[in-house]
Amino acid sequence: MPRPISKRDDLINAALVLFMKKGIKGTTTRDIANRAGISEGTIYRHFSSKEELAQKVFEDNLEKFWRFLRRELRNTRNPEDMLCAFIKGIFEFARKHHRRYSFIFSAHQTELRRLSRGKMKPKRMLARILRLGQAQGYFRPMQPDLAAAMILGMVTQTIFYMRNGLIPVSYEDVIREVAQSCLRMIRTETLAGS
Amino acid sequence: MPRPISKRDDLINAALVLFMKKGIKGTTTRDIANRAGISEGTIYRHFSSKEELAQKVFEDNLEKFWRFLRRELRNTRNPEDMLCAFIKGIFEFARKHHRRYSFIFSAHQTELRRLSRGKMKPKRMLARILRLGQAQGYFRPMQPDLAAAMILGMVTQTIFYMRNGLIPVSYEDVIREVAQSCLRMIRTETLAGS
Amino acid sequence: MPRPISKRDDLINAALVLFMKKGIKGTTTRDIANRAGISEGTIYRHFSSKEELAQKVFEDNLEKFWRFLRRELRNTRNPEDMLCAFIKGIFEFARKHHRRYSFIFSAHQTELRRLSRGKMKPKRMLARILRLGQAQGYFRPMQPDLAAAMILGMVTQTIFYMRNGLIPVSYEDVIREVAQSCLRMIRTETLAGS
Amino acid sequence: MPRPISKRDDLINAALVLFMKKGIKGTTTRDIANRAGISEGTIYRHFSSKEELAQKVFEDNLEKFWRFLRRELRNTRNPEDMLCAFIKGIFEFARKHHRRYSFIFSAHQTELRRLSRGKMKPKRMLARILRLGQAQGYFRPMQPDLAAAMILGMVTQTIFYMRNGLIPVSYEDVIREVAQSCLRMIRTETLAGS
DNA sequence: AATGAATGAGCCTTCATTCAT
DNA sequence: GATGAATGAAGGCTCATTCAT
Repeated sequence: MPRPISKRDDLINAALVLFMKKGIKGTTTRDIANRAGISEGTIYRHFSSKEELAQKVFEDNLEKFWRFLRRELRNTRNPEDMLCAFIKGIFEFARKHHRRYSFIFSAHQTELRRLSRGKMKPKRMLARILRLGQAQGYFRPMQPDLAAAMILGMVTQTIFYMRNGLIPVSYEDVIREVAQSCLRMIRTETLAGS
Repeated sequence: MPRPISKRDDLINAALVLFMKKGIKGTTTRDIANRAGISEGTIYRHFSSKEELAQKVFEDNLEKFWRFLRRELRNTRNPEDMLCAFIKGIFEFARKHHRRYSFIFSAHQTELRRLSRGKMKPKRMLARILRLGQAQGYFRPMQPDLAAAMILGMVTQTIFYMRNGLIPVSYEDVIREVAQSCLRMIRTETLAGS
Repeated sequence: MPRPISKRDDLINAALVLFMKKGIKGTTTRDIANRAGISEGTIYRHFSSKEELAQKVFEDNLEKFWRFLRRELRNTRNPEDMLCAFIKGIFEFARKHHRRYSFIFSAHQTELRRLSRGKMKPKRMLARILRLGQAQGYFRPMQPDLAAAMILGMVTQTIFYMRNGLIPVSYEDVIREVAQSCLRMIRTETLAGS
Repeated sequence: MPRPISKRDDLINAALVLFMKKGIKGTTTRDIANRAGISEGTIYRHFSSKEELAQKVFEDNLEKFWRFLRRELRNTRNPEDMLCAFIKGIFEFARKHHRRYSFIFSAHQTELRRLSRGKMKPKRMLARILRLGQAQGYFRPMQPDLAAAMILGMVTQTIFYMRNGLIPVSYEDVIREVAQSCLRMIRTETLAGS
């Protein structure tokens, strides 16, 4: 078995690029096969349908995103650091693996909606960080899921506009500003003056 | 204007519902014609193609969204009030016209990307409010487009999760919390203690 | 409505010819469309699938066969005459509409088996004739369904071999011989010497 | 010979079962390989194509049928006994090896028509019996091929309906009745009263 | 203007066959 | 000899678009 999982990965990679470029419905199996350098029929040796392929692409990317985030958070203990690392992690992932990032945050909102239920581990991770910070007095009391949604939205929307050239600020400054804004939003009152 | 004059509006409404339910590619012209109560061929008397119809649906909704927001902001002068009205306006529009809202904020990100360039007036409106607030000393200095992106993301992501039942907070509390978090994020330092 | 059912009939006729020539599975929708002088898509305006088309072809032929047989039996009262008319009717139908006949008696045995359950009215008609003849003393006592099966088999197998040139006897003689053999087989004993 | 030496027989047996269940066209080489416990490619080491396999299946079954019939007729001399043994032989073969029987008498009529020309030895055997019986005065004069066709039809059709539960008569009675009916049909007149 | 039957390009999927291992 | 991944030619079916009525 020289390259046991290679063809499958070629397929997933080719599909990712095309799904992002033209949507899932807009991508044909022929497109995918051509880009992966295989024949159409071979797709069905690895996946039972185009739909399953799309689902696997999504899961594959989510998994990679998830592992990336966990690595970013490895050496943080302080809830504030954790939050900053989380935010920075998303920005970094989006920069290094933009297609993966983009697929996770756009495809699943329309064509794969039914497949992504309950799979957004990152959002749950964020809520956990917030709860921890609240318990330790770093963050003010607010519903953690609500706060998580807001923070996630801040980050992803900023990335979206940044990618489209609509935010005339350097990459590093954007990350710093987003992280600070975030803390400003959720820090406990008494810390505001510090 | 209870019922539109022409079939054109029937078409746009029928298309909106279906585009949201099944995506643009996933919706057939037959579906649209059936729901609009006309025949397939008639679609092409009003629009040159399905693609143009989709574009017109998007513009139509964006226009309605835009008018709705302007109405919400009519009697505000204070930048903080304007910002709160803006935020509340989006929430209200999303509640009252969820399909329109949803189409604007999700469909265009994938299937209509090329059609929505530079048409997001609301985001420009938000940036203007921020600039105004900064000039009058209400808001701390930050790049207005960046702040606008963050605020827009906070709001839209919150609405998305709320619709999916992932935020266990009452509608009114969510709006209040989002607005306050927003102010907390962008207010000048000296106001923090107030 | 100049020719309201014409296309549908063209389709059924084209399909019949091809199904007989190459089997149902062996016939492509493209073949059918070409022969019917229409485009492939048009098939699906009249039938929801190739399978449904095949079923309708079968039912259509069975219905025509059934009507043909009833007409042949119209002016018979005597059970023996009825039986002879029945046998002659099958031969005649096979000669005049051989493709229809052939489809009824061969296709349904393999590819359409599940569709023809309980639809073989002719066999039930034959059993009824036999029962009547037994009640009136013309035919000897035997299980009518068994006798019907035997007679049907005699006739259809003979037609099959005749079509293939394996029976060197004139058409009229074959019919006469089959009918007489049949009577000989089922007549009551006392009639044997006549 | 409990287990065949080679995979070839495994293949033929697997193919037979599947061809009967789903037709030749309806059976895939993968199905066959799976059921035979070999890999797809191996089929082509034994047969040059699926079509050849099907043909060999047919010939194999016909050969077994033929040998079975000859064995049944071994100890008969009297033409009437031979005929009865012949009829009984078909019923027995159909009962003991129904799939083989069924394949011979149904598959070849549609999907294998071109392959079965002139191979129906049993029918020729039957004609020979009839000629012999006529020469010895047992059977009345009739064209032997025609008589053979009728008898074969009687038997096969009866078996077909019996298998489908449409003939409410015991197996033994059916055989007896068919044999007697047959004799009644072809015996010379003078024997009718006996 | 409106209709809806017809079109035909193209889609996803299947499967007999091949061939490197 | 056997394997099973890969092939690629169809196959059944869909659907945006056209056009005679």
